[in-house]
Amino acid sequence: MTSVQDRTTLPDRFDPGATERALYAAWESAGVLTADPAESSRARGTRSPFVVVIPPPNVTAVLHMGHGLNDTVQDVIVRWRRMAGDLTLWVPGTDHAGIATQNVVEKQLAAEGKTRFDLGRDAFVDRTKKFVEETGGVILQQLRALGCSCDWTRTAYTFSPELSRAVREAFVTLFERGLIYRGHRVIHWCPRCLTSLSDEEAEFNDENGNLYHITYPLVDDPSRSITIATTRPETMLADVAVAVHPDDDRYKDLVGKMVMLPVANRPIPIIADEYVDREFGTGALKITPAHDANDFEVGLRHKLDMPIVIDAEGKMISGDSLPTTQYSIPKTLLGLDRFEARKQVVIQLKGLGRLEKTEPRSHAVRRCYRCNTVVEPRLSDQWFVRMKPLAEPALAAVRDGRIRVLPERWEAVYIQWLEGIRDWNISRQLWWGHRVPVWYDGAGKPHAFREDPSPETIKKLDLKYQDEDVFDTWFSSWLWPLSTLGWPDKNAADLKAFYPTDVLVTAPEILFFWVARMIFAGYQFAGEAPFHTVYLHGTVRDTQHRKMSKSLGNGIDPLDVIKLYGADALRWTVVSGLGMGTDVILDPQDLEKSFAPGRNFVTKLWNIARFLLQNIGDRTPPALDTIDAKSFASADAWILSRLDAAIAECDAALGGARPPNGAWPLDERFRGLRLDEYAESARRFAWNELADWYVEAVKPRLQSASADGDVARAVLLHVFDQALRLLHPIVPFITEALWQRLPGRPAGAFIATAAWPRPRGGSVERAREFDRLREVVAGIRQIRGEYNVPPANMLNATIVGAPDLEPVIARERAFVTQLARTDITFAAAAPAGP
RNA sequence: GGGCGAAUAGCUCAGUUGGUUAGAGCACCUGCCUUACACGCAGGGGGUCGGGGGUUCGAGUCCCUCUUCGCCCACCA
Repeated sequence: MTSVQDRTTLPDRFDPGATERALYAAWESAGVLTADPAESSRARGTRSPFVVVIPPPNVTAVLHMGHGLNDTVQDVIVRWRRMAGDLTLWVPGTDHAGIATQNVVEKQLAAEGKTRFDLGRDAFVDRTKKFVEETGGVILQQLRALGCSCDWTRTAYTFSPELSRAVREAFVTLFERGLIYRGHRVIHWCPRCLTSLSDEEAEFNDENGNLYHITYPLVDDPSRSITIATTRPETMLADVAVAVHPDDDRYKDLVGKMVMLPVANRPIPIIADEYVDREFGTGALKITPAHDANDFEVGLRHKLDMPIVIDAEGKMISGDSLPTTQYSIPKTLLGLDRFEARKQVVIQLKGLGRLEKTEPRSHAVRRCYRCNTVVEPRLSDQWFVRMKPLAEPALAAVRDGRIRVLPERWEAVYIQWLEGIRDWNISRQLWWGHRVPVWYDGAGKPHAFREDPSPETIKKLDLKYQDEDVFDTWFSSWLWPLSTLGWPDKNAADLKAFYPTDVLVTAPEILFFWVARMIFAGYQFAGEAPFHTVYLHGTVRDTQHRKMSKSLGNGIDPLDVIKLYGADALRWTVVSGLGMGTDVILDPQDLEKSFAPGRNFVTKLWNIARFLLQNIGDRTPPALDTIDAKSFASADAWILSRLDAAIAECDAALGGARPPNGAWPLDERFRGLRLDEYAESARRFAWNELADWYVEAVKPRLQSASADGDVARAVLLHVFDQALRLLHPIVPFITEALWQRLPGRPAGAFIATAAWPRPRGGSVERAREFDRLREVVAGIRQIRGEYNVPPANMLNATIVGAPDLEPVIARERAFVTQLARTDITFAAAAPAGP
């Protein structure tokens, strides 16, 4: 009787659920996933470091297919480099995700009928911290199920004491360098999150609205009026002027005159400003400095009042914080939501006969990227980073190839954005996040501190209070490659050994949010780019090409897939379908369709191994290198040459791991990391060449205990071992499970750290011979297929006119018989026949 | 409004610098439970390479134009 443990037998099927977890634990406990900084060639060691930092998922996130894609890609690259001999490190971690996490906790509070203000700042932060400690980081556990070979000893968190120190250091350094300033201006404000947002966080959407044409009568002569056009009539209550273009002949005589603002009933001047577009609407523009970023600029130029009529929650207000009481708004509008106020203002304008026309119009509306609320332009004081000086080296680095962005077209997008970059609003009116380390003195002057000021300092500088705001989440994640490696401690072992990192893998959506800013930070704080390659992959979509999302209910849970098909199947599907920059299309309604190919391939590998173990079992054949090439059969030479070709193809598809001499030469710049091509080359070798031809061809020889049988066993073992290695980065579990059962493996060895295959060279002549045999076999099979000739070994095929094949087939008749399922004889060649 | 990209087999995509009968996976059709594998094996059908025009001995590949999608950016209210 045989048991499962028997070396010569395997169960019928690979059971991922029963093996994946144990394999992962074995890697982890054997230290396969960790990297010792002392071994780095940048420290005392000799090994080239290869480092990837994970795009930190939100600490409250659970794994979705987007992560499945992103992290599989990283793991493939990391495992490839680990096998290639690099000192490989993949740093995992999570992001405290200020606004997103705060929203989650606020929702919980809302369910209890409370707001964060009921708790107060400290209690709210405590509660959030507790929530994160209790439920956060689930995703890190899930990444293990995916097979991600992260170094968990280095798990980082953007809100940890260490990383918080980095955030503070970065802010104070920029403050000292004059790259940070406090600005009073109109910013994007989310009335639901009650915080400001950066330009990137306020996303554009084209939406249908109305363009209202409103007539403002002249104070001098109410029979005359000027017509303005606006999509937001409710803001007219804060109008302080009407602007026309200085060269607009239609309005030249009106400049300087006063018009009476309807509804509000107060006079405002007509001014001239170059900003106005004569072609748009009526060529006359209402100016509302506190509620429109452009009007704010006009207001500054003309020294206009900047009354506010919409409060933080988007409700109409009056009086307070306004320069004079003249800006009070009608009682009927007080306290109304801005959209309701719009309706009411329109009704009132109609009643006054001041609404000339309403024109349906699609226009860009900005919405909060976290809660989708329409963003309100709001006049306020915020902290800004001057971006132009930071962007310059980042722009140069991409232009001269020190950093490449894949796929190529994103490089142009990157350059375009950097060329027109605007200052970054980094302060948020939230509670969950790094508090701005600024204290204001009695004169209102800000002082920035690396450490909280001592009582003596407070006294000396007459500090009154700390800034209430926290930083934009991205103000901590932009430091990620630095902070996770120990910066600002310039002597940190990891920083010396592993910075700069190598490849950054992420989605194009956060190219500006995160990737570009990390490059800024790299140059600003370390004088060096944080990585040399940015790999931007596509998006996971359903069959209708819609993004997978919770709200659409078209998502696929990666854990379901892992349970049903195994992690390898998931990884295979994702990688093999991943053209450079193309989206991955999956069918949430039909997991079988999407993931069966991966599972089937895994099963194929399993079955090759079953065959191999049955035929080799415990008898370890001689090492391939000890075999004289002369004793190879043509099939041996052929599969060895195909292996060399497959290795070369995989290497070519993967490309160079790092830029030679610090910058990517043009001919290499956009090559490499073609993971789908790599996957296909490795698959073709294992399945279409090794399994379909070699395994079949070698069957008769394995029956014998002769020397030739040993040659066959040695070659079979070698090429399967190499195939497993080529495939390991993509399907780590099955390859590790099988590789460990191969005869002759030393105890404690892992394919995860086994050497990446290299071409060995060999006789091409003998390989060609086998190609001739394959042609013959293919010919016979074709005829059999077309004429439906039943399979039978007694069938006799006669080959005419190929005398050069005769000796080959005579020698390797067993192959041909096996492969073609027929016997072969030769007829005399017809003389000079076509 | 500015910039970029894509349209190739029913579906998802490859097709490097223009060069012999345009490829892969899935799907489909026909045989086959051949002692590793039916999650498999063998064979097969299927494309006017979005439309039109041009350059060339030769174009899926270069140029122009039209159509349709997609992406990024943007202060026309």
